[in-house]
Amino acid sequence: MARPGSDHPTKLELEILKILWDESPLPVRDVRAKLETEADRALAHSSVITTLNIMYDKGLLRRRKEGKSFLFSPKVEKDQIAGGIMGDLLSRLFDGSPSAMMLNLLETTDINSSELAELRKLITRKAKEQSK
Amino acid sequence: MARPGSDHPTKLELEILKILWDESPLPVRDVRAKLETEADRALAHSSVITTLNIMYDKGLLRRRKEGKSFLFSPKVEKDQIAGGIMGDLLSRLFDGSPSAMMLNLLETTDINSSELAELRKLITRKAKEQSK
DNA sequence: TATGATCATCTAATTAATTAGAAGTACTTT
DNA sequence: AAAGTACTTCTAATTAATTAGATGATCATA
Repeated sequence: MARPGSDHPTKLELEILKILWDESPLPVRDVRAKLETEADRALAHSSVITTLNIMYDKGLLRRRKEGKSFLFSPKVEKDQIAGGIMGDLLSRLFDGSPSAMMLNLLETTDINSSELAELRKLITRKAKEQSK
Repeated sequence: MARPGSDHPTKLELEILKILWDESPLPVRDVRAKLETEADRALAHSSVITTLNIMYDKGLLRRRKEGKSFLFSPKVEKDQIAGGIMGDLLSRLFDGSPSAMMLNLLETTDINSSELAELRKLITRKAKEQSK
């Protein structure tokens, strides 16, 4: 036996998803260009195609032929992917305790007072939703 | 070029770190046993040693010879590792916005009202610390 | 029509991560 | 002393992830 495939998008896949969540559909060359400018990752054209097709096979992307080239779009929602990764981390790193996770976030990152206020609002709203 | 090594502990490494954060130092056979019972991962003895030594080489673990066997302990703090992973995710997935991350956490996970109260307390405390 | 530009597919190389067998050393027990 | 036990180190195999070259098809244009 050896390593099992990841349940979640890999680093490069996530980079590509971010690009496509931001704007899609896009042809390969545009994905390639954005990988270079936005993710500082200069790949060969064929490398990008290969990865995009792997992602298509995995069901992460949608593909549509437009003229002679393909256009790619995400097939998965950002929130869904993020939730999956967060949930995984939550269980694997924080024993499933959201507040432990949150505490780590507060301790580790620089966070200004307006962000804090924002967070408090989120929690208040959530608490109200629950009490219904 | 090919894939660069991960900046963070890998899945198996994290599993092992969790075991050692919980109790250490431990000899290889105990780590092996706990991997099986706690992480549902039945590995050969030599596989565990190999991984432990790789982690030692990476500076993740401490090693001490006790009689004829090695005892392993974490060399890194859980909060530090968790923070690194969280920070990475924060930038790669939520554009560096803690509240976006938090929102996802709230939306995605089941979280009861006492956890919510806990969270609010954390934020209030943090806000106070900052205003100093 | 020949040339070049643009895409895709096929194939394969590299590295990290994971897994484990084989062999060697040392200590214990019969 | 022989055999077994408990370790380690060495070596290597497998798979996912990443990267890219070579080849071939298609279409526009000189």
